[in-house]
Amino acid sequence: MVFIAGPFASEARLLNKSARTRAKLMDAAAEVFAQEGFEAASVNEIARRAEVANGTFYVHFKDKESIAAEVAARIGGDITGQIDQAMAEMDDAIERLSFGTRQFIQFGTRQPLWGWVLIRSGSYLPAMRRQMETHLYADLERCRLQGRISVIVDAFLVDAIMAVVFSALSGRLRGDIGEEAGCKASELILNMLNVPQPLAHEVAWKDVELRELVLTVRPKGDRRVDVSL
Amino acid sequence: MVFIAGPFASEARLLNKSARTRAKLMDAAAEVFAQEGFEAASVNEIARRAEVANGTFYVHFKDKESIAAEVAARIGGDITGQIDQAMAEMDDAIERLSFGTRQFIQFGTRQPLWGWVLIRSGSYLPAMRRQMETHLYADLERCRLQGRISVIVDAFLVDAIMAVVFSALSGRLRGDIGEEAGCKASELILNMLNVPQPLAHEVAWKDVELRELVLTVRPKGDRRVDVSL
DNA sequence: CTCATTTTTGAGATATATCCCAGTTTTAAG
DNA sequence: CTTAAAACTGGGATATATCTCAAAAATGAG
Repeated sequence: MVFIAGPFASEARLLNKSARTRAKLMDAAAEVFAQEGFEAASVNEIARRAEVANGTFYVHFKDKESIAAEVAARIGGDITGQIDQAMAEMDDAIERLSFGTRQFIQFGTRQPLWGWVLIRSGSYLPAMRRQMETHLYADLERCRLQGRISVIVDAFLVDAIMAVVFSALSGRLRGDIGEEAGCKASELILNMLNVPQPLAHEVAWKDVELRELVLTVRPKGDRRVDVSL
Repeated sequence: MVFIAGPFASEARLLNKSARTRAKLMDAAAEVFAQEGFEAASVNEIARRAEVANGTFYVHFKDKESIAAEVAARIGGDITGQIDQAMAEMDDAIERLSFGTRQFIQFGTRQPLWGWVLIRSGSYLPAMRRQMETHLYADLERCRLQGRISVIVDAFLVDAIMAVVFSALSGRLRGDIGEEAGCKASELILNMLNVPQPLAHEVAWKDVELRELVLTVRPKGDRRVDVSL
């Protein structure tokens, strides 16, 4: 059986053994959470997939919650950070909103493992959600300051938008909808904000170049080990 | 400890013992699913709450899935049926949409037990979801036929609207938002459909009389027993 | 009241989970 | 190579779950 390294393990390839095992466990955990959901996942199963003994898990993590929190925090922070960076040059709030939505949905689609983690553990990992909400909130505020939208920006609106985004990603992952999911979701959201229809349509379907986001997570206390190849 | 009868048990009050026990189990199951989620719920816990022995559960249901499916089907069918009935006289598709949304959110709020069941088991009980989607789809089609909306009515749109409705109900149950949740959600949805803003606002916030929906579920093979009071 | 039928009971066989820890293996510094 | 520290192992104590079944209790027709 060939062991195909997941994102965390790939990242940790050159680190010391402890970090590599830790990373393998995090990959395995993400996989199990994605496939079986957070509640049904068991520490045993995570260890089995990581190909380490049962007890090894507890050397690295206190329990299921703690590994989940760590996986989630890394993913959430990394994605939103990267999307934010990809939009560094963008000033138009409406475009930012649309781009962020499409970029996020594309990420979850291209990396279905993470996509499922995002969806299936949404309610169990509030930390990750909050991270994304914060970024969304910032862009909505920007819209308001630029005088582009008239609706009230509050937690209710943020929740509703997130719900639409997740619903689109979910449909995409289930295969119910194709490439256009991002554009459609984006248009619905702009409509929701009362952006004039023609503009909403134009921005949502505009031909933008989405980046191929890659997780750049690194194990805690990243003391990289010297390696001469 | 006073045993407060849940919706199913109340309904089955006058039936034979078997039906009453069955109903108690269904109430308990709904409660546990609502509080702990479907996956974390255990048959033991359900039996404990129903105040019957562990083994009694298996006299009435094959397993957790089967009781869940039954609870879900009854609730879903009953609610959508009742909302549909409450709208029997309404012809305007936009108003139907708004009313249905508000009525649904109010139901889930007034009967938090069912509200949580609806939210927490959404992904595990596709039967219930499909029931609601069908009704929503019908009203959207009506909108289109009446020439009131221009957006494309497809599964994607239905999913997005459902997501907003659930997000609103969830916020309401968590206490993050008050009475206005229904109106706000309704307005956002009409915006999403590109209903002219003034109309969307007017319809969504219109002072309508929402019915106090009550579940009228009945145990299978409802052979009511004669009782002289 | 009697007694066959219906319904419930709860201990127990089996399975799987969590978490611990004494012992073994691996690592890498000297 | 040697050796102490670091990392890993896997069996086991404990807990809890599912589902079964022989026995007990409740029901209600005659």
